[in-house]
Amino acid sequence: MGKKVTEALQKLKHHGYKYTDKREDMLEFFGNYDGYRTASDVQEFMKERYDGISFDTIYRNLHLFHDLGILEATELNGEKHFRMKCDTSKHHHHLICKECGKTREIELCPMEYIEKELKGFRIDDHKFEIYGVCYDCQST
Amino acid sequence: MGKKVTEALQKLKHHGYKYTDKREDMLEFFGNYDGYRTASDVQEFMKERYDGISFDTIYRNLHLFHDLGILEATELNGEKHFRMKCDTSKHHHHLICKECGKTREIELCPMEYIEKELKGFRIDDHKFEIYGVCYDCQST
DNA sequence: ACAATAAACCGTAATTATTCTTATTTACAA
DNA sequence: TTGTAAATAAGAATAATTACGGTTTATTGT
Repeated sequence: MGKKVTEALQKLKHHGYKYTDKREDMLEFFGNYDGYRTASDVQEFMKERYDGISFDTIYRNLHLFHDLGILEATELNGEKHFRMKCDTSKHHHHLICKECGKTREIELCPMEYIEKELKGFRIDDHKFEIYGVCYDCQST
Repeated sequence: MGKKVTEALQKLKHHGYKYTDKREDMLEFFGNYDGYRTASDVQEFMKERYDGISFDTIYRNLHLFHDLGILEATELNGEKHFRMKCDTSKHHHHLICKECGKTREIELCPMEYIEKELKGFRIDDHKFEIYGVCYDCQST
């Protein structure tokens, strides 16, 4: 079991949530992929090993993991996408491949350069994402 | 009738699309608001003057306007948002108020500063948006 | 180990935003 | 003014997501 998965399970326990096989498998699914996946990607993966798994289980756990800061989320093509949260110590943004959902980190954060333009506006959130096709997906 | 609306109607005609009252009113709706609106905002506005207007009409025209470059679009809270296209001569991004959808332009485009990080990645699109609450909406 | 209990889960129905379909109406050109 | 393609209405269909009532399961205290 990967380090991130172990940490995530500890975080669950620490917040009083229960350990279940389904949660472990969902976390493994994300832990083994450096990119964004949709709810239906998760569902496809999960229904191979749990016949008849409910939508509710997928979505409930995705939200739970997101609320606990285990996953990060973005919205793309009208669908929510999730991935394991990157190293939280440095704020960053992503290049996102539209084929495979894999990401590459961008160090630069444009927010640092535009404070002066934001007068009077209360900032709650910001998004800087670049969409395209990664090297691997270009050759297929 | 605003200048942008007139231009948009000319663009429609130029591409062989027909002039209709509904299209004019939809364009007026966007022309009078410097911010993003959803399909249901449009629908609410339109059904006051056209009882029984169809969803299809709203969505079909939104897509048409977008395809012709009359409107620009973004996605927010699982819902598509549209606004009159800003002056196309200078590339820019937006501060978006989550209460009223109004926007303020940001001149800086972070893409200029990160070419070196993009090696091997084919860029199709990018998004730089800041979400929050504008000055007017903070005081209500 | 065993029972109590709160959380997790299933099956399915409901919602929400959006798209599609078919028949009818309308704008506009000949 | 009439023919025709485009636009529309009405409502069904779809896709992603959320909600709900009943059942099962993980965990905690005995």
